[in-house]
Amino acid sequence: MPTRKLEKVVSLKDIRVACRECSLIEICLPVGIGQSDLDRLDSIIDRKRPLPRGDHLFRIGDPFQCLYAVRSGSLKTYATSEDGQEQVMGFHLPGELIGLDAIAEGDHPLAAKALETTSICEIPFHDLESLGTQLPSLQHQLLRIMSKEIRDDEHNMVILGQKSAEERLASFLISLSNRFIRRGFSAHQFNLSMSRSDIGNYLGLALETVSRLFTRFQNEGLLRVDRKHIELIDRERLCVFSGARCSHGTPKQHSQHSQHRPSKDQ
Amino acid sequence: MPTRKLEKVVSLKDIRVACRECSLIEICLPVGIGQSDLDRLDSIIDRKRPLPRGDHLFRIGDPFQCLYAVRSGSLKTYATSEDGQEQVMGFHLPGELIGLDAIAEGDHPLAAKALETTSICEIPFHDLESLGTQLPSLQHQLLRIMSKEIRDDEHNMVILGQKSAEERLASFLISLSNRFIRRGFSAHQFNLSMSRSDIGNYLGLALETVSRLFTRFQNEGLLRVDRKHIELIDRERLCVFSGARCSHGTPKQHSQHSQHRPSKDQ
DNA sequence: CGATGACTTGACTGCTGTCAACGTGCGTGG
DNA sequence: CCACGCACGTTGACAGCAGTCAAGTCATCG
Repeated sequence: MPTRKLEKVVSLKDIRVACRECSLIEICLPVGIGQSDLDRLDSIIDRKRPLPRGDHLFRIGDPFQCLYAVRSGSLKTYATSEDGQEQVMGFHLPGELIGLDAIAEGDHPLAAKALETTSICEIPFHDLESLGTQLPSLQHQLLRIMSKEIRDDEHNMVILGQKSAEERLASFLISLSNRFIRRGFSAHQFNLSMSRSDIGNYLGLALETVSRLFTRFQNEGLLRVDRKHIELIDRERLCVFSGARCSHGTPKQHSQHSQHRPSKDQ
Repeated sequence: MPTRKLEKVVSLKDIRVACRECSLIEICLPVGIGQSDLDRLDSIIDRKRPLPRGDHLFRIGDPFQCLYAVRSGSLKTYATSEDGQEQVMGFHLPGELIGLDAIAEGDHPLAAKALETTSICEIPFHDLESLGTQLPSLQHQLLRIMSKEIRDDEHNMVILGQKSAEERLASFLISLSNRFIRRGFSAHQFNLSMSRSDIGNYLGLALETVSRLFTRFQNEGLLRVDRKHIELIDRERLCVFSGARCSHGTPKQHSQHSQHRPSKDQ
């Protein structure tokens, strides 16, 4: 995957940005690590040439060697069922770590594919773990990131298990918006790098439903859609529609849809 | 579940089983840890008196101090939405660790409630982390467990996002069965410690649907149900119905239901 | 033995999936 | 430059799975 077609003259030197200079330093691993320790972390990280759209970072069953941090661009991770059906498990933006689910068994349970031209930091896990034994704060940070991943997954379970199609898409858009905010992008305007089909698959909806909902949201003045470009016009109301946590993770609002709300007991 | 009505005179002394003597040692943290190291781990673990059914181990928002290992009995973890709606996130059997999702933020995002009389090992996280810096294999084991948790959550996302009601319940039963096997219990016969409502909530189904499916499965000769007692008669066929991974986590079988299978692309 | 809660069963409804046709944008090749 | 193909997206018609509502049964317990 790393090597594919050199394209242009992207000299490796240009890509070699140290952790300390990376704008994602607040999001990625290094939080709370001192300067000299940061350099040690930096030294084990490998930065490959950008991955063109559609290329795999790794495939299902690939042996686990590294964790990957997204530096720019985006990827989707997905599993495939026996019959070749694809199940999108997540979309990954700059600053996010991929491959945490592979530590346990030694191979990747999911595949990761670039949704656009994407550059990656490769972190050899063995080295990271060794370094972790020497740097408790790094170790702690790693545990925190994994814990956060678990928490996020739990949040996704709620969305998939209990929410209506409308709430799912609204939640998805708000969540994306929040993630963009964190990266210094506009909260109200962004481009989707994934297809309607990917979104639907991820949210457990048919792609037609996603398309219809985009149209409905637009008609209701919640947002404007033009192909991949999304403009959130009434973010507040979209939060209401999402029936849940709005800004960065605080709960909000209730919901009263008919279906998909089985719980009511105990 | 192993114990159903333990009650009697469970003196605290009886419960004080060292890690090394615990029958769950293969499942819980200590895998791959040497004898003397095991004693050190043992020394930081606190074993409380059993939790009666319905009691909380912790509640949402409780400050995070400890991880908890189930020693006997079972619990459910759940979140509550603003309007008091409960969302069951998981059921936890002996040997499983609870609270991993609390490391990141310092408080518990979920509540944990005993489904029956349940005993617990309390592991102060701070101590565990310190010990981890001294015992790389312990540290590694902790990472593996968290990674597995992430992997399991991903599996749940597939079930919730893509599967029909029938497949969900079948998956749930097979998964339970597998977990019982791992603990040395019968794969074909067990007692559910949770209510139909809990199951439905967990699977994103109405409790009526769960009830109907139990009936249908029974009519089709897949299993026998009597209140909480389940006997899997045709485990193989139930696997087929689950449309996925059957034994311990290996993929299997296909599915061809009509609804709930939006993905089909790319 | 009645109260309570858990579970079952039936009737009905509707959200959302499936199927299908049609637009739209983009790249390729003539 | 245009025709063409192709992938992606939109929209409509229809149907079915599973939710809601409601009534009834069963078990446990005081």
